[in-house]
Amino acid sequence: MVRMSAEERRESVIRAAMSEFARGGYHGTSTEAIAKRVGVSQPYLFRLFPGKKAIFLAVAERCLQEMRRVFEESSEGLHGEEALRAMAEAYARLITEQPERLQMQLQTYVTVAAAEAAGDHEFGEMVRKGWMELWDTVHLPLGGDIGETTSFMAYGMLINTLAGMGFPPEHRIWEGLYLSARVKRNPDDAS
Amino acid sequence: MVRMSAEERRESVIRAAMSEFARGGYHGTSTEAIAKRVGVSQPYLFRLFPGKKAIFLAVAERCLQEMRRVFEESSEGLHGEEALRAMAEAYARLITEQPERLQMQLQTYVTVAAAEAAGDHEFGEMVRKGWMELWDTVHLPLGGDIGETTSFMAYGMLINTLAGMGFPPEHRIWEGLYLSARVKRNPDDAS
DNA sequence: GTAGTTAGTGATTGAGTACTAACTTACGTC
DNA sequence: GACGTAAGTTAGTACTCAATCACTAACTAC
Repeated sequence: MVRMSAEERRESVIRAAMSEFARGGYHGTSTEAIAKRVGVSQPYLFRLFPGKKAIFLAVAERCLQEMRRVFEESSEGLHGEEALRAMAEAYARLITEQPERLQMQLQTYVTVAAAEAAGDHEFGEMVRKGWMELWDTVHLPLGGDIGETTSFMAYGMLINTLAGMGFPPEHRIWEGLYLSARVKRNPDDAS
Repeated sequence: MVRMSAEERRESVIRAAMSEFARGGYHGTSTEAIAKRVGVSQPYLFRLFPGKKAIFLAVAERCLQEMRRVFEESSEGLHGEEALRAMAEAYARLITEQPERLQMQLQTYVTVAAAEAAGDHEFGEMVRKGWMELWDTVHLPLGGDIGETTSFMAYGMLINTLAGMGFPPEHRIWEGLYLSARVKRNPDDAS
């Protein structure tokens, strides 16, 4: 048994919960599964967090923050075309290296609606705020071009979905995205 | 008590389950909730379907089929720019009129990954096949332009996500999409 | 009208789940 | 080295949920 400070434990709970929630979503993940992955007893989670919902919220928030940080760091000092390419590459790397982060993103979006319908707007506000920050983080290095930013986010969402559905990288469905990347890098190729 | 043929009942179960699964996802929806909405006893669902999973599968399949039909019918006889506009409008109408269909789509994508991870590839194959059909259905009237089709799907996914997160229609996040629609309709405006 | 079939229900079961309460073990500190 | 505190556990509760079983009510064909 390795003892940790409550803060450190909370941290590892968030990481473990991210993996679990990414796979099973909110309702498909038991607190026991999270506890097992952390290596701690299940009731102890309720000392670290007030409830299951709070864990999910913490994970969702963390996920958005880190996604933002990826875009921020990858585009640092770059502008326009170069920033776009750098962010796209960073995103692609993130997806291939940590696919669960991608799944967690989808889970977050899906869970928001249920929460809103159930009258819980706290979760929705947090996610929308996080998304706006993400949007602005991308918006700035792209020179404030709204169309470009929207398009970047749109392709990102398509990638999320296709990857989530389990299309293998060599599937023809990806062709249009590779194509668009090429076009983006060399606009003269566009017809 | 209104008696129906098993086939008719299955049909109303699918419709009811679509609403329920759209809100709660697979694990967040109880068979009792579905049965209540249908107006039938919970155990009877298991006469009509072999299990809960089968109901979800039927709903997901139906959802993809109907989405495909919307694109097919709206673009009938049209090509290129006109077809794109018609499909976009049909999609927008669908979303505002039946938001649950949109949510169900997201739920489907999210659930696939869990099924795949659990070793159940039947669901994944069905969804990927359905998506490919959807893709081809859009691809054809767009003149076989891969980039255009991919872009269309990407914006669709972004719309799904933003709507799912509960951004109100007047929120500035939508601006880029309205903009892109304008550009698409009148390419000369694009810089 | 009665025999066979199909639609549908009530009661139940067994597994799982979020969360609580009471207890125990390790750590720092004076 | 005792004492207070913070980390962590074991046992248990109240509840939900998918699925089964045995049964009843309605339609249909003869």
